[in-house]
Amino acid sequence: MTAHPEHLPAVYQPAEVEQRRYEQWVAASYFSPTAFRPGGRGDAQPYCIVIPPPNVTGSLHIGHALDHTVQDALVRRRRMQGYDTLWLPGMDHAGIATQNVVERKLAEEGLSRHDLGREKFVERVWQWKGESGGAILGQMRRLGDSVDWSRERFTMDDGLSRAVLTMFKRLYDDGLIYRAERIINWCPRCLTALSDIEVEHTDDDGELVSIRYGSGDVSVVVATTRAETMLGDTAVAVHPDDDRYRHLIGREVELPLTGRRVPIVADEHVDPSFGSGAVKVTPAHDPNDFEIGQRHGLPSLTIMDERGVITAHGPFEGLDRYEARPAIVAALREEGRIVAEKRPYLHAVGHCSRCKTTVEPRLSLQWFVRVAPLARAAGDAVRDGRVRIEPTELSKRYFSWVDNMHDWCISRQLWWGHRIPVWYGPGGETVCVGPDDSPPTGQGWRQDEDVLDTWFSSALWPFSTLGWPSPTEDLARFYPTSVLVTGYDILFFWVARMMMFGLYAMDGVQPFDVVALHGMVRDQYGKKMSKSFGNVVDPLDWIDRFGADATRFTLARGANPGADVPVSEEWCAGSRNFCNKLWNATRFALLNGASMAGPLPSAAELSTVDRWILSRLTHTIAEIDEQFEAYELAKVCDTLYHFAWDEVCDWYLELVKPVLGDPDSVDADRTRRVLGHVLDQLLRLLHPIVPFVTDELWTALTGGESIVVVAWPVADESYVDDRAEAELAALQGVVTEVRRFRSDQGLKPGQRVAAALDGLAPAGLTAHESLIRSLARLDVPGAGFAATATLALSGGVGVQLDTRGSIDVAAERARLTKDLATTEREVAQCRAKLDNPAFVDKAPEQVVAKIRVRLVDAEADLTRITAALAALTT
RNA sequence: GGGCGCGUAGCUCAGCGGAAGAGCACUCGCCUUACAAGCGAGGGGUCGCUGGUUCGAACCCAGCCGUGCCCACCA
Repeated sequence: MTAHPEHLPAVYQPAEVEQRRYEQWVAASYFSPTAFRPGGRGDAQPYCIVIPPPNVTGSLHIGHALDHTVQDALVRRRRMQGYDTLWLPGMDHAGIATQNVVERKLAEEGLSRHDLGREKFVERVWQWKGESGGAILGQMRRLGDSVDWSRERFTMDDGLSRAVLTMFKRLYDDGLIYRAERIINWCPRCLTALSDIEVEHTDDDGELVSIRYGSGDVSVVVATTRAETMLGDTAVAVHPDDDRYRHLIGREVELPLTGRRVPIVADEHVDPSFGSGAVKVTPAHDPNDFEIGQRHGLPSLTIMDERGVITAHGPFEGLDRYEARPAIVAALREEGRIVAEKRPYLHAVGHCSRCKTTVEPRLSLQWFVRVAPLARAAGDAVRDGRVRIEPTELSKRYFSWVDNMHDWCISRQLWWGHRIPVWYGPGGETVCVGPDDSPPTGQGWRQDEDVLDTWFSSALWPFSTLGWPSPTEDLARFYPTSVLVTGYDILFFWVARMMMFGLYAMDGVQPFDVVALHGMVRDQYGKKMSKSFGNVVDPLDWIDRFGADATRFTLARGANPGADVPVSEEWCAGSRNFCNKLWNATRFALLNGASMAGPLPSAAELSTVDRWILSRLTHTIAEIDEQFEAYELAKVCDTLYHFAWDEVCDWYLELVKPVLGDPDSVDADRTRRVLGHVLDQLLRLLHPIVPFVTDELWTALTGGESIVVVAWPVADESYVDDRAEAELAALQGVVTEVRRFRSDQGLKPGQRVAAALDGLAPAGLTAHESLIRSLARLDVPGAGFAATATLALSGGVGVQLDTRGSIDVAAERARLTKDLATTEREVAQCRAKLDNPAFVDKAPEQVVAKIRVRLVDAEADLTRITAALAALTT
């Protein structure tokens, strides 16, 4: 009857298990599209998950580990349920991040991109991308991702380029892409335009200086935090209804330093209550001023180049913007123009999200996507329920963004990216080149120098990876994809854009049905992980020390929808301990002949203990399914943790020991079958979260090929057994009470104590006397039995113990006194409720009944404890 | 300046209208024949504050206080 314990070493070694399992999976072509796919495509339901591209740092970030843990868990479960599953993996970072990283590497060699030239630079990025990409994919595999890596692709391969060209052309032809001179966010360090969301605002210390413009009757005071821009002023604006300035509207005022005369205009935008009520207008360097300039036909004077160096004539030419500011303030002061200075002055300043350089609003010619119709569709898809955002609270954030979006600046002055497919002819012609067109040739034609924003191509992800624009089988089968799992931090960057482009390109069909958002990984104190704070976790380090399973369990255990995920090394060690517990439980089962042979006996044939655990298992399966469907990974982990540890290990295995150890037991074989079944099902339920160890244990237990391919457990209602659950609850109560007594009395756990039990029948425990004796280590009273202590337990069970000597009366009195206090409080609470006519009248019947029962029980306990205390003192 | 969220045991968090919970940490006792990466027992909380609704509030409402995040072109 002994199974095959040789398959399980005595000590759980995560690294060995994971290595062995991984090799097994690879050997079985686990990562190929068709491997382990049950059913085949014909009848299976498709399930497709979109996974975010990993970033380009070349190392596995803990955030990716979280993403992949959650995604992989969802896919593994679906696969076990018989779905035809597909991941959409890949790497798509054609943006500033990649360019920055490579530029930094070049700088280490003393080179700049300009030394290489565009062609060579792009080549260089490709080479580096291949290296870091390969590295990161290798690292991800260690997490046990069930990604179909055979479909690996990198950006800017032919397929994606084709998709980008197609999309651009379509939008262009629909009039949704246009080129215009606008104020955009400009990073003077990256030397490129940025979209609104690539700008981070922080409250920074600055200065607010008030400057007097003009003199005599035409004189106004304006305030500014960017004094240097006054060189580019082309007007002063006041509110049309402002009586202080009404007489000046239409007149001209002299600009200090330059001596230029600029008009005073009236504009509704000006807030008369702020400062002096007059505003300097610099159309080329401020978005508001640009608007005002448009409304009043003002010229735009650019006074700064792309690096933030002043280009205006005069003594300030060639100064950096930060040098120019104090220089200009000083010059104004000398002329007596400064009427007030406020320093420090806290105000919001925009920074480049990549390099933190202060962003400079800059007038320039850029490409834009007209987002209004796209954004409306993206909002409606969520509003009308076609796309569900989990958790729903986050959809408010989504709406507020999608409903108030500015046109999207998509051109970047970088070299790494998809180049804008527009050609300019010698006669001023503009041609947008589609994927099947050849670019115009001939003298004077040139392509636009700019490349597209990373998120332009990323927004195509859910369908470009399926082959779009070609009408592929994958596209037909897997679009719309089932779920997108990602952090809420890229709700705007990525999710909303996939929505806009997906709906547009796929004729109104949403890119995914569900967006499951999780939070950021935090440390154990809820702090953000940052390099400077030194609390960054390297997932590979945890994988080495605790195992990929433990790392995954730790991450999944914190993954509540939309909430941040705190992790710490201790918790990861705890997860490893949990895996170890599973290991040992399975070893126990194997050593005790747990069996998978034949059908599971029906409930009627089983002992109460077996029926109890099967009933608990059934409830657990149902609960887990519910939690998975709600993307509540943290609860899945919690439920399984407690079922496995508390119910299976701490109680079921202990309850089953006497049966399995008894050669005469009639139940033993059926129990072995149940034991095998419970572990089998438990391992299946855990497999999505901790794939390696469950596969190792499951194959050892069952001799099967791999747990990866077996069916997901289904709750069998016929095993629900309330009576067995009630009996076991009573049993647990008695055992725990006796243990408490023993502990309080200082009885060694190993010391067996003779005891007589009575009053078992009413609690339904008659049949379980031997189990109670076994768990509480109570011997059957023999000759010379003399009870030295009497325990009267709730439910009317009595235990007389022969402790072979006097008991510790003080300890016992303390214990009973405490119980008495608890019970008295209980009685008082119940009475108070029942004595309140309003409660009895208005509360639901069952609630009142419940309180009545509680009162009866509590009163019985009260009598019992009082008697015991009295007996103790005599 | 708007919007969202959170304040429950030392720490991180569940619970969201009918007896205050988990993990870790802590105390005590144990190498009890799967597991010391373990077993058994225990201590610890007027559920941020103040009012209100209700027979009943950690849970619903209002106002405060504290805290975090997102959005924002107030010079």
